[in-house]
Amino acid sequence: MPHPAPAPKTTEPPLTQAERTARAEAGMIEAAIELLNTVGIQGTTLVAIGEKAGYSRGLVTHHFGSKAGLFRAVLKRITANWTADLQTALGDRTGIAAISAAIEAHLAHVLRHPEYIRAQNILWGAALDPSSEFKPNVAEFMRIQRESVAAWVRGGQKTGEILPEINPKRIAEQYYGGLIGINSQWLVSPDFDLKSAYTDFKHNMVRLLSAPSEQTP
Amino acid sequence: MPHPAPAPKTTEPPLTQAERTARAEAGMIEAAIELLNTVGIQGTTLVAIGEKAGYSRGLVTHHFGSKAGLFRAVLKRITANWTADLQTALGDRTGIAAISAAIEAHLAHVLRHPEYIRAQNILWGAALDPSSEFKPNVAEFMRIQRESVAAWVRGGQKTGEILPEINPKRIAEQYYGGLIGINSQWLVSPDFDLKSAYTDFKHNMVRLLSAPSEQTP
DNA sequence: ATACACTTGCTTGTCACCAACAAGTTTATT
DNA sequence: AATAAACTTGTTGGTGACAAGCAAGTGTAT
Repeated sequence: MPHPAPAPKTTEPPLTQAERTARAEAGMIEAAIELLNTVGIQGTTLVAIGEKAGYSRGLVTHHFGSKAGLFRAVLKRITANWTADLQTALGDRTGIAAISAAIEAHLAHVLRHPEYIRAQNILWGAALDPSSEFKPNVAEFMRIQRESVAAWVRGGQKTGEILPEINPKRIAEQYYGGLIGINSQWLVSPDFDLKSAYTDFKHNMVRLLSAPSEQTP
Repeated sequence: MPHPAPAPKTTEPPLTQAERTARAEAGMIEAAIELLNTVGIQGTTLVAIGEKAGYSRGLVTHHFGSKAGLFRAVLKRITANWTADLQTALGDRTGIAAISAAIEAHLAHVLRHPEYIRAQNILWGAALDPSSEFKPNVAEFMRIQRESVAAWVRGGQKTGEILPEINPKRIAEQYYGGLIGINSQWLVSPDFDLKSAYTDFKHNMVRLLSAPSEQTP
């Protein structure tokens, strides 16, 4: 460059180190999610991430240690996003009302951020791999989600709307499994009727919790 | 070779071409399943498959066109195995009895061939990838499975044990999603109580189908 | 029956691409 | 100005796909 651009006034003041880091990491996470949705886990290369985020291919390794480290961060971000949405939708409800609201909120979340859900499931699929480096993160996330559901069930049992012989842990497994299964089917079959499946799931869940148990222990 | 081995009597007679092909393909599929369970999709390289099956690294491409082609064949084999098991367990049952028996059979199948289920789910996870070459196969497999379930429901409606206002297609989605979700949780959490989850799922499914619907259309 | 032509199974050489590491350059902080 | 941090670039070992070649099986005409 012959003559250095004379203090470009349109540009912002220099960023602090922390701001640079935050911006870079957020940019790379965003780029990774976009790439996972368009070219898949194979196409999500370090070069591609760097290009899309506006950096070099080496920055992912520098900030996240490895590609798996970046994916861990992606899952963390997606989880945080969903947790916030859920909290907003839930208020202080518990029992059947909480479960019902949570299912509705999840459908809304999926329709609002399908790219998040797709990325999340692609990474969950990769986590099944025996050599996966973030399987523990996925297991832990699921455990926490189930714990929330179990707490709602216990809340409903406290008020009496849910029978005491129902096992909260078991319900949580069925609840969470149902959501995973519905989304899995939707993700591979473009014509899957997601809304109907969610609605049905909600009705069934409510019925199982509110109808008298037929078990005779 | 100086003098050609004089009709080695201990060795089997020379294989026909078709036998060689069948043996090689079966060997590579078996090797792939084993590798998927031990070193994951990353570690399942063409070199590793060749070594474990007793061939060279080039044979996979020759027989299956690509690595994805081999994985397609793996899914096909796993599916055939499960279909046979299901048929045996099912007999000519239909309606609620069929669904109940199918869930039990699936649990037995999972416990009997966990390596098949793990491989299947690993590949399903990979199929979520937008660039996946066997996503259509997975979608088709799921569609067929759902169709079976829907047929059982219609069978139950014919005999009157299942109410006519129940939508067989919706039930099939819930049924199949439930199984997928339970297995997904089990695969990432070693301490997941698979048997209890299946038992609960079966009870819930039976209850949803046999209890009078509360919907007022 | 047997020798020759043909087909098919299988291996090895090669290439482009990728993740990880290390060393170097640029930008903020003190 | 000196140091530390963000960021880039060179390099290396490993991977999937393709192509060319070798070896084993199969068909047929005499």
